Amino acid sequence: MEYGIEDLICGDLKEFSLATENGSRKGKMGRKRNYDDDTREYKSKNLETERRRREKLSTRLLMLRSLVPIITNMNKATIIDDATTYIKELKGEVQSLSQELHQMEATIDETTVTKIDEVEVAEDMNKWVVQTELRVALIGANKLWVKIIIENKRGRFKKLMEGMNLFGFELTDTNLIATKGALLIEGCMQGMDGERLEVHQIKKLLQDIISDI
Amino acid sequence: MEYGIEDLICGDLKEFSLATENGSRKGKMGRKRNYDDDTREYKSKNLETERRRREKLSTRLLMLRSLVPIITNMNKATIIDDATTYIKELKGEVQSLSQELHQMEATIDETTVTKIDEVEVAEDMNKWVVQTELRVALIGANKLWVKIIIENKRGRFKKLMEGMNLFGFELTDTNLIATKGALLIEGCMQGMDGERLEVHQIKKLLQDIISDI
DNA sequence: CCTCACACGTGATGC
DNA sequence: TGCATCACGTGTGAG
Repeated sequence: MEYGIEDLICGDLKEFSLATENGSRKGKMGRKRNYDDDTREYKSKNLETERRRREKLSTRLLMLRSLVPIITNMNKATIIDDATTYIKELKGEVQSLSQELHQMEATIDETTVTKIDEVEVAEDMNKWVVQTELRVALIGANKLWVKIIIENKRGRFKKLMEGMNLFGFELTDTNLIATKGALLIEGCMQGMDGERLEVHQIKKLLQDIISDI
Repeated sequence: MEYGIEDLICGDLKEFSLATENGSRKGKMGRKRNYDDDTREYKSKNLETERRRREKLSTRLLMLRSLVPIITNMNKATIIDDATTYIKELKGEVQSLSQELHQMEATIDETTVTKIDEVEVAEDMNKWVVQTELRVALIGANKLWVKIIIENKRGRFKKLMEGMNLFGFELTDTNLIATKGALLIEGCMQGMDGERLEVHQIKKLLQDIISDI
């Protein structure tokens, strides 16, 4: 070994510290003179304080370490590094999650609003002028799909049914909504005796029935 | 001051370190002898390495600090402490958010599944034995709410309507769904000339009409 | 042998 | 004045 006197000094300091650690000399023997009376070694005033500080710090570091899931290294620096990356990760996760949640809430609110609008429209239907709508489409050899929206007046549905029956048609797979304001009929139409149906012909017929009532 | 010779030693060491810092003696003059040839001072082998390590560690600590929003103290220990509490906070937030999100997705999926079930039920309705259901409730002086579910057979709806009309009733605010398998009618029933209605009487009447067809 | 990371004790400093 | 915190240089052990 080629260390100088400083090495000895440091060695002495080291031995001193170990001695204080192992011997656990913690008696306060005249604070003014920070010497061990037996060995004449110097004792710093904030030695134990500093020890506690270091211990506390390493404890906190271990607590932080226990929270971080991914471990790259047991180094102090990498512990902090992993913690920072983990915090960033969590931040991003929180952001994306809240964004997703808000988006979902927004869509739900949107649909709710739409429904509410529809309800309000339905409730105020009698104040409206109902736009008459008549659609007929061929969906089979002798099968038609029809959709009828007309203003609902007293006995109008009955008359419509009677008119259709008069011409020998029957509605199947029907959806019907009748409110005070409007009447919606949607379903499939079939000739009762299997005769062929023509779209424009049926449409004209339905128009006649509607305008008649 | 009442320090002993050790104080002088440490003081020397301190002065040495400052000298090396300010003078920046970084020349490698025969690694075997770690002395500054001019002043005969000892230089530890891993001095700069340790310096870099400390610098890196404090830098990481500052980076970690910059990520944590709430600041209680600038201490090293409290920095780590705040970081741990922040990580816990973020974890809880992520958990609650994901839980909320999953709950919302679950409800949405539930309704979707319900709808799909309904659709499948409707599509397979013709394979089922439709449970006849007849409900009548008084909701006004001369106004009844009725719900009818019967097996849908050819011309049955027409006959039902005819039967009801025969007894002088009219359906308002009606919802009607007619498939190949079942027929559902729900709506309000009113006597055409404003006569009073009795629940059990109307129910019996409707039962007669249904059983007749 | 070397490199790296760590704990240690100490002086300095702000409150 | 104390008290708490920090940076520093160093010894040491593991890889």
